[in-house]
Order: sequence, then structure tokens, then C-alpha cells
Amino acid sequence: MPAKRSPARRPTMKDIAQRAGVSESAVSFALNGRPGVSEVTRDRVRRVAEQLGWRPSTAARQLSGEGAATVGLVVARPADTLGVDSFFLQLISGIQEVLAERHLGLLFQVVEDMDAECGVYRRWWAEHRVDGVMVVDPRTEDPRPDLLDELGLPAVVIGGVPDARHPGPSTVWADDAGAMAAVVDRLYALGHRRIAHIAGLPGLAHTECRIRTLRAEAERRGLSEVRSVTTDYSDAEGAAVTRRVLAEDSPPTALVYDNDVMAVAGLTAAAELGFSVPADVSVISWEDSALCRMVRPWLSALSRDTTEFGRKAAGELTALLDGGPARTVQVPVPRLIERESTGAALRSGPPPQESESPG
Amino acid sequence: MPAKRSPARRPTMKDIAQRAGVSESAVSFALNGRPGVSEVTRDRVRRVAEQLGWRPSTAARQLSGEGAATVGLVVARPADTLGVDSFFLQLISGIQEVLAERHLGLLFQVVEDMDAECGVYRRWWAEHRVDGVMVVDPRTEDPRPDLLDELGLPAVVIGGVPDARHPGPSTVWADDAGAMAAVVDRLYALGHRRIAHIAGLPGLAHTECRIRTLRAEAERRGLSEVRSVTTDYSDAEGAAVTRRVLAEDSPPTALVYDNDVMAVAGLTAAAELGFSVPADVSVISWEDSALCRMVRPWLSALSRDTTEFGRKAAGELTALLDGGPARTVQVPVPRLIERESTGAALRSGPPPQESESPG
DNA sequence: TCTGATTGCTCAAGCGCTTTAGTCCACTCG
DNA sequence: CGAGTGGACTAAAGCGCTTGAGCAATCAGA
Repeated sequence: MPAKRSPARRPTMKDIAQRAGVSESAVSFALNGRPGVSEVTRDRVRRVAEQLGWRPSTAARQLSGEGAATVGLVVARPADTLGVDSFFLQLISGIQEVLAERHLGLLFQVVEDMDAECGVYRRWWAEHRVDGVMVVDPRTEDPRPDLLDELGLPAVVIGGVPDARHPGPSTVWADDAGAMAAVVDRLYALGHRRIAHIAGLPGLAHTECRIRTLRAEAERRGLSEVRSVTTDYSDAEGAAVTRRVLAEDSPPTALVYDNDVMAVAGLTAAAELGFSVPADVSVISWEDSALCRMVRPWLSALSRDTTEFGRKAAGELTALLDGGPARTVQVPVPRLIERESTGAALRSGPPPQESESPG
Repeated sequence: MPAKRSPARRPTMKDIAQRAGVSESAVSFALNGRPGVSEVTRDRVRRVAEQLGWRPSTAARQLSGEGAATVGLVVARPADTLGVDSFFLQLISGIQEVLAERHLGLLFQVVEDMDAECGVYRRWWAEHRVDGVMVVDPRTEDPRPDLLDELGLPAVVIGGVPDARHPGPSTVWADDAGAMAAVVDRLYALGHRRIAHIAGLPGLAHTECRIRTLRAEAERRGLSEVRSVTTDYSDAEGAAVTRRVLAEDSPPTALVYDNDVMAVAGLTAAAELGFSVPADVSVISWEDSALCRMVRPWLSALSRDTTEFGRKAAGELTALLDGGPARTVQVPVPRLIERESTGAALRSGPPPQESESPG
């Protein structure tokens, strides 16, 4: 077989040194903006480098003490739960904006569970693959901050609740408690007294936080018929739970869903049971996405700038990599966008009996 | 400030060599399954390595000629278009399954356009960051295969149409032409004579392929009122185009959408215009996802195993990295799952005039 | 008994970069 | 006029790994 391929050898510093007529070290100094070379040499070296299309080999750099110029992100959710969620890709594209500026790569991995996730961190650390990681889906009892601290891997936790016990990693968080309080406030003002919260995965910090806040707010107002039900975030469970709570004797008049997918599924389920939205039951989605404007009635939703969330998180991580201190920064509280799916609690009685579900 | 951190030095081969009482090379041979060490030594070395929790430094490996143990994936779509699409995360999780087995990392980047994408490839190549890449959203006039060939970067194109002119990269493709033919077949059998295809981004290979096939199939049957309209895949354009074509004098009786998001948006738009689905107009989504079962009527959809798609693609890439030849493999033709949104073309006349839109 | 393989291992170079410790050559100053 | 000084640059070591060359011991065969 004829050698068709001409694999275009990559230029190294040695090539530059030769062409510029200086030593490799001089090239290194020149290119890294260090003193020790005259301005004219520096310029010449720079020009040669550019002309050759030289870029430092990350491997070589890394081997001589620099970082890997890469940060990691691992998502521990089963594949099917992942797909429908608009959150991650938004988050990632925000992260990328910041990383790209600094030519940092993003090593991405999806795994099945948190054990596997911890394994990935260990491997990445041992293999020198990443300089730091972004941790998503923080949990109430979370082994990851300790692990990362032990490994000395800089990390920023995305979406957690600030935790004084773990001063290690930086945290970028949204005020879920504040948002939940605002939601309850608004629903209460609309006359709702029976509220069901179709929550996400139990054990996740923000799930628990929302549940706690809901309970507290309910108690504060003396509401007894308010509760949370955890799910796996899937449309299937969202619909199932919706059917269950609406079938009760005195069904809730307001449903708060922890993501857009469940809200839409719940909306459909409610319609099939003959509940009209928002007349019989109000629906709120804790995640605003195109989805919320693709169904009728349009879903009222808690809106936050997920891309900005990603940017902030990546910003914190790069700050950490630059040797900055771990910090806790907050993104704006999600705002409740009221569309068509929320309204005053009209009936407080039993559910309507007539059915108008389609063929 | 007290030195609280104990950054847990990573063990190197030297450490292993010392403890095992052999030379570094012996360790290398032992750990890489090469001949040159006795079985007892090999075992001893292995045990020490494991005990120390040693993992090879990818940087060092790479520097001495091995690959980077990483493959790249860059997605060139604006962030907002990305978020709603269920396709990518599904694809990625399939890819990951295969890569994880072989301890290959996935370097992921999202960029704005294809120029930027090409820039990323060049940089990755120059920085030795990746051993190969997966290319998505192939286009009819696509500079990427040539670029990657020039760089000598192994690549597999995902979702393209096999192209004899570019024997370079491997290709993993679904038979869009066959699927489109099947869809037209079915719609024709149901009595549909006026079909609108709300396509995706113009210039994408599969978009053009679907458009071409639709036209050919229409001509074959002497149908004149069949066309395709390209969009940006967004729910907004999906809805807008739907409203436009349904407002025409003799509106289509069947709508085929190139993704799930537009199909749902179109479904809602049609309902608002007073069209009932499937009585007045049938709707098909070219992408099956939870979305299709979250709306009523349930959307008929072309279903394919996207995760498997990813697995296949990653499989081809690893084969390529192992020195195998570039190949063209096909995934099963997407199957049309008929749910509630398709039915016989009942009326062929003008659109209904009564309106029943809510709100 | 000596040659020639074979086995099991060590040595040392090299991958591309950074970095420390020089070297060399004006200059300046006492 | 010699010592000291600082600027511009080079030499060389080292990061952790792979690998070809080398070397000692063992063993088969003549």
C-alpha cells in the first residue's frame, strides 16, 4: 500500500530555536514572557513560532510542572435521565465560554453513580489529567468534597448550599430556599392552601433544601396539606406522581415541579384526569426552557440564567487555579415567570368529575 | 497560615521500582504486559503498583510516543439551539460507554461556528491533546474531513452520508434516505398528498439528504404539493413555519419535523390554529424522545437508538486508533413509531374555519 | 568445553518543555 | 587597569514514561 498520508509533523521549540538561531531556553523565555531575552530576539522568536504554527505540547508542559490545562466535569446520572434535561448542555456551554478564553480543555464524563464518579476523580488525579474539577448535583451527605480535598484537586461545587464544614471547594449556588419561599408566597397570595411539590432526586442538596423550605414555609402559615414527593426527574415519574396526588380526596390546587420535563408530563397528566390548568390546578416548573413555551397552557416557571451559572462556576475554578482562595458566590435568585399555568385557587372542593380527555 | 493541605504525592514508576527492587524498565515491561520479565517479577510489580495506587501519567506516556488517551468532540451550535435537543447527551453517553472501557477521555467543546470548530481541531492537534475526533453535523460542503486528513487526525464522522470522495475518515451513518422514503410511503398509503417537511439547518448533510429524498419520492408519485422548509431547529422557527404553511390556501395534511422540539412546537401551533391532530393534519417527529410521549396527542416519531449510535461511532474511532482501516458502518434505519399524531388524510379541502384555541 | 541462544533484567537516551545554574561580553566604577 | 555588575544568552538537568541496546546468567547442542 502506498504511503499516501503525510502526517504533517508538529513543530517543536527546537525547530523554532534553529530557525531563530537561538537556544531552546531562549525560545522558552521569549514565548513565556520571561525576562532574559532582548526585545528584538523575543519578537523574532515570536514571529518564527507563529509562522510555524507552533503550540506548546500540553503533555510536555505538564510533565515539567505546569498543569494539564484541562478541567473535568463528571455527571453521574443514568443516560436516559440525562437526555431530556436542558440544564446540562446550557451549563456546559456557559462553562466553555470561560474555559475557551483561557485555552483550557474540558474533560467530560458521564457515569452511572457516585461511586463511579469518585473513581473517575481518583483516576484523573493519578493520571494527571485535570487541574481541577466542577462538581454538579451536590448531595446532603457528599463524599466528594472530602475526596477532592484529600487529592488536592481544586474544585468548585455547582448548585450546592454553602457548607461551613467544607471550606475546601469553592461553591457557586443559587438561593433555592429564597426561590421556594417566593413561590409559596405567591401561591398563598393566589389563595392556594394545598400544594404538592414534585421534587427531584432525594439526597441532592437542592432537593432537600427545597423540601425543607417548603415545609418551613407551610408551617409558618399553618398549612398542613403541603408536601413534597421525590422522584427521579423523569417524565414517567412526574406523570405518575401527578396522577397519584390528583386522585386523592382533596387534591392539591398547586403543583410545583422540580424540572421542566416533569412539569410538562404533569401538565399532560392533569389534563387527562380532567383537571383544567390553571382553573383547577396551577402548575409551576422549576426550570425555564423552550419546553415551557411549547405546551399550552404556557408553563409558569422559575427562570435562571443557566449559561451564566456555568460561566460563574468556570470563573471560580479558574480563579482557584490561579491560586486564588476558595470562595462562595451566589447567582441571582431564580425569578418566577408567571405565564398561563398559574392562577387563583378557585375551587377548594373535590376534583371535577367530568372527563374531557382526548380520544 | 498553617500548611493544612497534604497534597498526596502521586506515585511514579520509580517508586514502584524501588519497592519491588527492580529497575524502572522492568516495571514498565511488567506493567505493560511486554516480554522481558519473569512471571513472578511481573506479579510482584503489579501488586506493588496496585498497592501504591499507581496510574500512568498520561502526559509522560504521551511524551514518549503513546497517544494522549483522549478523543475530542466539538459541537458547533449556538448555545440556545443546543439546550433543548435530546440528541447530543444521548449520543455522548453512548460514546462514553465505549471510551470508558478503554480509559479514554473525552475532550468536549462547544463553539459558535465551523470556523471555530476547525480552529479547535488545529489547536488540539498542535497541542497533542487528542488522538482522534468525532465529527458531528456533517455538511454537504464540509471542510473538516480534508482538514483532519491533512492533520493526520483519525476521525469518524457521525451521521453523514457515505462519500466516496473522502475515503479518509470513518463514517457511521443512518439511512436517512431510506427512512424518509418509508415515511412518504406510509403517509401516501394513509391518503396524504400534501406534505410539508419542516427540515433542520440547511447545509447539513442529512438535512439535504432528507430534502432530496422527499423530492424524489414525491416526483415518483406525481405529487406536486410536497416541499421542505429549512429552519434552525428551534421551537420558535418550528412554530413559525407551521403557522405559515397551515395558513396557506391548500395546507398540507401531513407535517414531518426534523426534530422533536419543532414537532412539539408545531403540534401546539397547529392546535392553536384550530387544526386537530391527526384529523386535520398528521404530525411526525424525526427524533423520538420523552418529549413525544409528554404531549397529547402522542407524537408519531422516527425512532433510533441514539445511544447505540454513539457506541458505534466510538467503536469505530477506537478501531481506527488501534490502526484499523477507515470503515463505513450503518446503524439500523430509524423505525417509524406510529402513535396518535398520524392518521388517514380525511379532508382534502381547505382548512377548517372554526377556532377552538384556548385562552 | 566452548559456542550461541534464550531468558531476565539494567542502562541510558529520548519525547518537548521549564528552569536553575552558569557563561560570555560589554560596561561601569574605584 | 582590574574588579564588580548586569544583560543576553546557553548548557544541562529533570518531569515520568517507553524502548532499543547491552549484559550476565542459564541452558541446549556439537
